[in-house]
Amino acid sequence: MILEHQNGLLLWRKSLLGERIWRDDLSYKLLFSPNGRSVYQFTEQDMELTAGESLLLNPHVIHKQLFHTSEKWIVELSPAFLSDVAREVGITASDPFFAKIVFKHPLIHQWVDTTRLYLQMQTTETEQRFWMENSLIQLALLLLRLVPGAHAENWNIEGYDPSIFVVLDALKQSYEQDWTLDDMVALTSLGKYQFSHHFKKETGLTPYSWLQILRVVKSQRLLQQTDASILTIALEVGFKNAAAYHTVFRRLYGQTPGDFRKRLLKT
DNA sequence: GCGGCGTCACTTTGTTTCCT
DNA sequence: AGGAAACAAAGTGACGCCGC
Repeated sequence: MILEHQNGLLLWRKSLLGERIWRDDLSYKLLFSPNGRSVYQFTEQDMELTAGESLLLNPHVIHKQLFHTSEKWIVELSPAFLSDVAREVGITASDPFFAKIVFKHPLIHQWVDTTRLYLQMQTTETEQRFWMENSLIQLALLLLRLVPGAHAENWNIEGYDPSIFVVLDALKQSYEQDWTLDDMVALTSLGKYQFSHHFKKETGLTPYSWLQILRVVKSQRLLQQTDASILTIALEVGFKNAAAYHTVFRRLYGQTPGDFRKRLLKT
């Protein structure tokens, strides 16, 4: 099923075919795998989505779907639309720019479930158009607020299981401190291995990579608003040195902190 | 030459998988 | 559920490149 709208496009498909062609879309693109497994190929590496996981691509990220095992969802949001929503509600003044990470969030899953149920109902074209219009605005807000690695000051962590929330909240409060897995486990009533698994199951990310993403996101404001050196910023947000910072930044955003700063100065 | 930035090879630590 | 081992990712220090 494909629904088109001036603000975006929704594709919901159950066929199991992969694709041969490389895509270079103009839009932001949410890839979601409700219950199966999907594998996407990028120029640098492949990425896999398992049940309940999402991946949000910025415009012009070259990719190809290798295969998926069951239902797949693709929602495209036009850059002008997403930027307008972000500006109107004051989430970000510049164009949204998302980290390339596979993540999970219960509210995104809920959005898909609700949309699926609605689309299965007998409705008129006009009703569907209204639904799409509102639904895309809802999704845009969810993405801007909830996707890890999206926006420094407004990254919401509500909605997760309480045992995970307590750790996420502590990390958010003191991301610049030295954290070990044991420190995080101490905040919960779970065992070390149990915590590790539970965290990944809930968020789609490992505890340490979540912390690294948080640090990189926090560093973006410093890159934008100060002229501090890359090393100073790396140390300030909790990295032990610039090399570690460079590596993580590049993995998440496909560019170095220096490139990121130059891009912001241009706009 | 100096300072800042980015990369590389090696070491350490975290994560996942397998097993009991 | 929890431990051991294998594997993956992050941290470290050294070094090259570039602009001043």
